[in-house]
Amino acid sequence: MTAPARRPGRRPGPSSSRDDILAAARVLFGERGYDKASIRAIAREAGVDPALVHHFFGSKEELFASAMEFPVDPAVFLGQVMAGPRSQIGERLARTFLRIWSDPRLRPQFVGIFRSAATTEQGAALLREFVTRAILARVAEALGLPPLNLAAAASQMLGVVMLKYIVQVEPMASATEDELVALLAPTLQRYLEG
Amino acid sequence: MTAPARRPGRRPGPSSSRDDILAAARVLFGERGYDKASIRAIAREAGVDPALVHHFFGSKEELFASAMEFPVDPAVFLGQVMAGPRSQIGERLARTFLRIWSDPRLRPQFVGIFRSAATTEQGAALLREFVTRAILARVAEALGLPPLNLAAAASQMLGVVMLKYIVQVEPMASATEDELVALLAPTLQRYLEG
DNA sequence: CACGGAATTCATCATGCGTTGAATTTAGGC
DNA sequence: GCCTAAATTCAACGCATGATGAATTCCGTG
Repeated sequence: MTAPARRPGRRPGPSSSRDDILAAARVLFGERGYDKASIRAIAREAGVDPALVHHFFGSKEELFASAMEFPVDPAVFLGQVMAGPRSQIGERLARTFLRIWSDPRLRPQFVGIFRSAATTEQGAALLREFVTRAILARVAEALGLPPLNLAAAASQMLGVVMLKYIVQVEPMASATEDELVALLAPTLQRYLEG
Repeated sequence: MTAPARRPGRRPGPSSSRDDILAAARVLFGERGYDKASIRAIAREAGVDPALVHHFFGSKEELFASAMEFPVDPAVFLGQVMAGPRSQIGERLARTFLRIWSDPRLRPQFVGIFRSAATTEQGAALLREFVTRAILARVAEALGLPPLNLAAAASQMLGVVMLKYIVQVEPMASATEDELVALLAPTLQRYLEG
């Protein structure tokens, strides 16, 4: 009972292989980062031949791009943060951001993006473009704030997830959402007031 | 005039190869991260045969450990932060931290530690141990603060260097030390007052 | 000046990687 | 029921990597 030893050729019934590969890629890119997550390992995790990955996605870079597409619509995110009194925007930002990261279905993808941003220039460019274009530009305009203040708010949130989910330093790693919101909201509020 | 084509055997005169290798390793680990910084590239940068790296350091992991030893004495760092009125500790923390990161001789090493912490579990463990043991424990005791507050302060600083030196998002990337201190000091001060 | 040890290079190994092209099997439209 | 297109596997290539062991040259001590 070792390997099922499948024969080549199309498998009967409807195929979920493409989605299986994407799911496996999200998990492994998140756990190991771009380089150490090999196509072979992703294929193994998805129960599939490595060549099938290339058949569907062409190259590892394209696989990464497909798997790591931002799992959250920035417009929705910003909508939730903006909806409410300006005097509590810090709290809403902290809560919305932390809640998204705590979703176990989304986290591997975020961790993957984070890791690759810290690792490869191409990953850094991905995050840079996103932060700059989808967040900083829009919000700075909407709130009429110096961009540096927004960057400071972004840095505070990035630092928290780094400590909590990547490096996993206690007591940050096991802090509850409410504890963190209480701590971070005033900081973010100050940055977002100018 | 392509390759000097050195013959094997010891080279005349005093040898700086060991230090050359360490310096090259710091630069390349910092620029490319642990995995993409190959021993061969490090050896090339140091003007040396790859086997010499193994001769001196045994394995890539040991090279990394030797090259990435914390370039700053935590006691000295903490001394500078603590020396002065408690009401300005946030400003001193921000300034000391940013100044260390801005030193071009130290930065590759810090970037390397940061990158590897985000990439490999072994790197994360390195940073986790350091942050926990050398910083959080001592300072929490000295200041009588909840550890979570210190972690929050650490997260703010980590986030700033991530945005400024790793992802390099504008306007954070080209912000001056003074601008950042003015922005961050009140945040840190609040975390460190309990 | 002889000799042991340190420094240095060379050639080589096994491994894992991304990728490619051909072969095989099924699904779906005519 | 064909026949094209899609799905799937197999086998292999070329490359880069970390590591090893032997060979060569120099330094320092006696």
